[in-house]
Amino acid sequence: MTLSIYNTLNRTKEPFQPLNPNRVGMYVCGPTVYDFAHIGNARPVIVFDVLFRLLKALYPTVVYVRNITDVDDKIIKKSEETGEPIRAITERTARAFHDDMAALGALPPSVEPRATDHIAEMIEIAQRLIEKGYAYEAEGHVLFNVPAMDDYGRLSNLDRDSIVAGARVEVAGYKKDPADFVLWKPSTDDQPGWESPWGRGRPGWHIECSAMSGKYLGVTFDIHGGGQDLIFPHHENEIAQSTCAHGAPFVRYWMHNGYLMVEGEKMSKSLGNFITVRELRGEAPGEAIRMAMLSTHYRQPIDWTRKGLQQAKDALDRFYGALRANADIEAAGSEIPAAVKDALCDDLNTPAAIAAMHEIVGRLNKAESRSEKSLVKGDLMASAEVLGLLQQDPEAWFKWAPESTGEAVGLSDADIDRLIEERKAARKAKDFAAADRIRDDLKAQGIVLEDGPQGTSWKRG
RNA sequence: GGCGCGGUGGCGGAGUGGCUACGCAGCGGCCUGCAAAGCCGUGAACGCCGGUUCGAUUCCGGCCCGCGCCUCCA
Repeated sequence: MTLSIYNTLNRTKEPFQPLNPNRVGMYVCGPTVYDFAHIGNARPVIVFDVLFRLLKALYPTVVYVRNITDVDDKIIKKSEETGEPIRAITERTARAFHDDMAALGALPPSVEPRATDHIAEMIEIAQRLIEKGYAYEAEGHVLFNVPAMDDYGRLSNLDRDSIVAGARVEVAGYKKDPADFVLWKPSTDDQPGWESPWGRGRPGWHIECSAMSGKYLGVTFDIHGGGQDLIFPHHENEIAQSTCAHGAPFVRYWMHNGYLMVEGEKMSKSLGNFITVRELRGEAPGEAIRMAMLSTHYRQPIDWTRKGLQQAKDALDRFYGALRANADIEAAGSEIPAAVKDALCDDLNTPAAIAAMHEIVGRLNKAESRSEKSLVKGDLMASAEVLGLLQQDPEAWFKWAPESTGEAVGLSDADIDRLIEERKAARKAKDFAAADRIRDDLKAQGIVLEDGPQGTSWKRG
């Protein structure tokens, strides 16, 4: 089965045909590093990580570029508010981002360019746009002239008039057209800035993605992803900049993940329901967060709930339980099973792929011979890898404890093992009352015991 | 106002013009000292009203409800 992708540009599912099958290129808009990543930021990272893994399984080379935006007015504002130097903010936040995304099981992209390392490329694009008559200088700004481009608004399905009519911000007087947007803007002495043909200044937001995607993937490349909220204006403006500057098509397949709500409400700072990945990692393993995210198709809206996260964790308990029961079996083969591959090739249908994994887990639990177990375990591990799941040791999974439990409050692993030994002795002596008392005490502290053929194992509920 | 998305069983969530995933929860059974886990079995749904059709949850039209975007929020 060949990969098909829903292309926002044409609003249909299309067979994926890479420009060069030996080198597939994809670009995803990365974070602006001024604060911890929230759960909405995590969605595209996880979704496009699965796509990256799938593409790597299908094609010999995949170049995945995800930028870091380290020059932005929000960063400047943060620095003004806190007094922390800009460079310190961006470095610290980028590190936290990497740490969070790794915890969510996301592979690092092939290239992770920083905006501040590509100012020269941005200036060059702006200059080229001026030369070709698509942009103009005004009061130290360089602006893209929207009416100069024929089919501006195709991706977002907006025409210039409705953009202008819907504008919520007062239009600056130096703009030729109200829809024009900034490529370069002047900086004051206390703002970060770089020398340019238009004086000391800094880039607009959209230009960086055009510069960095062009540098690492070429003027025309295969896939560009991001959240639906970036369709307008960010991606629309990237298209305008890149196609007009290079006179060539830009992106062949545009992919956008759906929105995320929290407990039925839009996540916003004013509602106080802003959830950072950091916070959530204290409540559940990163892999459970990933599982919850992949349990809904990427284009559907997600309502993020505590209950949903718990359900994801329970599902992973079932998967890891099967692995723990077959810990001594070596997985055979590395081919992705057809059901999982077909699901993912159908526009990244991760819920269907997870359903197929449940079926495989059922077969693993039922398998009788070692050779059968080995084959089925191979199917499971290959499926898990492309989804970025089941990448840790089952014992480690079951021993995961929430931060709030803490060492002082909760039982240590050694304490638990000691109590299990005590209970074993009691059971041997047929003192079931004592044995059950130990089990009940542990259960009250969130530790569930399971007696199996190889002895007693435990997990944190 | 313009553009767009969603409404599936108790819950989460795929999908399909007829054979109605998958998981959790429930119920019955096997297993177990008893449990847990696992296995077997089982009930339960497609917002409303029309239309097309032999037949619609699936296609078309209208309506209701929820949500998003319309210059820098993934």
